[in-house]
Amino acid sequence: MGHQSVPGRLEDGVYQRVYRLVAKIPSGRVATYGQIASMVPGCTARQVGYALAATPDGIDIPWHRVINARGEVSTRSGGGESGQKKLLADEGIVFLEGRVRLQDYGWEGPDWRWLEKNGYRVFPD
DNA sequence: CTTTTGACGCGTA
DNA sequence: CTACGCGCCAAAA
Repeated sequence: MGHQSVPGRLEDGVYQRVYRLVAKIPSGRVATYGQIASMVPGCTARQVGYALAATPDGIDIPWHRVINARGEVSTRSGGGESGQKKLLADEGIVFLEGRVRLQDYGWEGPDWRWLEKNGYRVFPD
């Protein structure tokens, strides 16, 4: 049964890990690229952005709930940032001066038990 | 195998 | 506030 995590040879790859984690961000909350990266082994903030940029059309993940560390929507998001802001505002997220207050809307992340069970990093070393 | 391509983060000036 | 540099690295071609 090789279901243990194998560094360097993950069955799904880093991008798939990112997608699964992003899929758990609840409506009305946001996560930052760096935050997601801190939970995915071998991943950096940039990789998260690249992963989302490479998201195949048709897969249903809340990509719009991932923003940068300053609480702003990235300018190169597909289709324009206004669309992403609209999606977030539709979930009740308030923008002040074009920013989201992470202290109010930042996601705390999944339960550590879920992280451990699915091979993510529980602590950011 | 090599090269290109990027939704970032953070320190510094 | 702006501007710049550099670290970081998987995936696709």
